[in-house]
Amino acid sequence: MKQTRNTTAKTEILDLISQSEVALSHSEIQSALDGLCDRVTIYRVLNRLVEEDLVHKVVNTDGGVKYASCHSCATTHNHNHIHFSCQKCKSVTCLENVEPSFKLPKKYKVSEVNFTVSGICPKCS
Amino acid sequence: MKQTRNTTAKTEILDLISQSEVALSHSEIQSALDGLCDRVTIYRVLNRLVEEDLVHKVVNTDGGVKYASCHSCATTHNHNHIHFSCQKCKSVTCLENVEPSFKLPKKYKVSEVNFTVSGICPKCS
DNA sequence: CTTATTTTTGCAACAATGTTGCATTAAGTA
DNA sequence: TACTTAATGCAACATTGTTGCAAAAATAAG
Repeated sequence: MKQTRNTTAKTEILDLISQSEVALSHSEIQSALDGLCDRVTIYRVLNRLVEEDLVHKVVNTDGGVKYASCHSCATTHNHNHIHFSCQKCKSVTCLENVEPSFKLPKKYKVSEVNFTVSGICPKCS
Repeated sequence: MKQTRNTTAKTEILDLISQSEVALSHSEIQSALDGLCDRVTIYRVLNRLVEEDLVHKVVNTDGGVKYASCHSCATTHNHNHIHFSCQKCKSVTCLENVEPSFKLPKKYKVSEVNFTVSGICPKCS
């Protein structure tokens, strides 16, 4: 099994995501890092962080991909909460306390879930 | 207000999507049309169809975008049902009868919803 | 501290997906 | 039939993500 190393890029990117209130996209991270590392490295670090369950990947209703770190990332690894995507300020937020409920026909085997709700967030309304 | 026209491309694309059991991606539609029209036209037609509420756009957990027409497209324009994305056969299906329930804090105004569940579909299990 | 090993990085190149401007074509209407 | 305007095709561009490979950096061992 491959082991992972703690590099500057990884630390910086994880810090950025952890300290952000909202989910961050690759390009947002890139401009925040301001040339610290290559574009490709950011992709690779993000993939590693997701694999190691340190952050989770959020796909919003537009198809845009963002990355977020939430409380459950540090504990239960349960990322099946709702994400809210604000149409005004474009922010994506984890609503950790909102657990959606649904019932699928028995024959479906669920392994992953992505629940995104779009609208206007409290700050913008 | 701009009005819309019924062109060959639009008719063909809508037919394709309507007659398909599963949601279709831009590239799937493109190869099905087999050169009937330009790549760009497909993008533009798909956007129009979504605006006119004739089909709906589904974003799966990978960030891939697909288009589907379901019963509710023809009636209530309620696209807030669950979509199931099979990790094996890569198909995306509307589960029209499954209505998820959730409660957001009052301050959030909801206008759109995208619920996608990944796993293994009945055919593949 | 130095060396050895293996992961990460940077760079370049590529692939997929989506957008825009503009001249031409075609749909709907009078 | 002719007119008006939406829709198309083409070319070019933008964004997002991936891959191969040599060079650099991080851990482990001596």
